[in-house]
Amino acid sequence: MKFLDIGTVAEQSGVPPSTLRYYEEIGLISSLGRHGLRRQFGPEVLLQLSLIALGKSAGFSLGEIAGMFGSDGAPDLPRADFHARADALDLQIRGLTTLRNALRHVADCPAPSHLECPTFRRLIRLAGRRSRPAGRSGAPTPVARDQRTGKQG
Amino acid sequence: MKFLDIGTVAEQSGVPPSTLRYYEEIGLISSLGRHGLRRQFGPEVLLQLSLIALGKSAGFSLGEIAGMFGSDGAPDLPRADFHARADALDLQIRGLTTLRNALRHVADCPAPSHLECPTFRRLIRLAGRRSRPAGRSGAPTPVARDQRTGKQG
DNA sequence: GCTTGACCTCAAGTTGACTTGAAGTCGTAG
DNA sequence: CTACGACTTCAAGTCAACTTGAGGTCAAGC
Repeated sequence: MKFLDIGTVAEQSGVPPSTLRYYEEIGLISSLGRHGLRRQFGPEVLLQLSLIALGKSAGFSLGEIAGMFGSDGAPDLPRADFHARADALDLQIRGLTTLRNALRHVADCPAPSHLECPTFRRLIRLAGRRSRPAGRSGAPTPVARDQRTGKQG
Repeated sequence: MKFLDIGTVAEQSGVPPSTLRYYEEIGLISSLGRHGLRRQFGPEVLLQLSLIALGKSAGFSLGEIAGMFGSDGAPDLPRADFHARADALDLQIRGLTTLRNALRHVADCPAPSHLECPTFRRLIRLAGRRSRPAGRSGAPTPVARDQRTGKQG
């Protein structure tokens, strides 16, 4: 029996069962059956969950992720869209790299306010040009919160 | 008069006035005075807004951004924290790079479902290991939505 | 000097992504 | 064969980050 119980999936992926149910509800993943009441998933779900985590950290909404990597694994989108998203991602990566550099800079720079530091200003100003990927609502990487704090009703 | 009217800031930054008011309310930026009723901002606010956009695209919450680059520009955090965040950002950047590669791959790969493609699987599997930076609730980069769609009540 | 447009305040509404709670159902250990 | 724990459903709640709406104010243009 190569099916994974929802509890197993939760444990192995770090994604709580409530979230797995929610993902199934919105069509992001799908279960293959039940054992009693319990959902059983195929092993590929773990890969999908990695993908979802990655997509979320890139700022994609669950809807966008579903469009790109629907529960059946077949893309809904024209190929050109993938290239466009990859390009957007490239910009975002550049922005994050700048931010990382800026962060390292402020960690070491003695200026009292980094807004006054010319080096810092230059860093940010250069990055200002275009870097919004996609997505909507809250904080980008909601992921880790209870995953690691063990909170899970 | 080198002060910028809220409307000017909105126009130059792409951030709607309602959002600017909100940011001021939560202490992320601050206005220097009023002209009549209208908030006037110093020119540095544009830099701060770039920084905020960058931080959001990295998945930081507004609260975290405020902690790192408070409205006065002076950091609340110990320097070590900045290094830690920079390190987390490095991981996130690696994840996004993987995702970008995966996206480019699926754009060109003939396999009907990318979950079946060994190249794709390898890409994602390698990335699965650790890449959650910080933050909490919703979607990672809520940024771009109305910024560019011109929706602004 | 009145109109107008863009701002103002404040409260309430929205959206996405989940979580929580109540009440119920199974499969397994004892 | 009864308990128990981990799941089940469904509705409602939460949280961040904004947006919207109602009702008001001001400075500039005609």
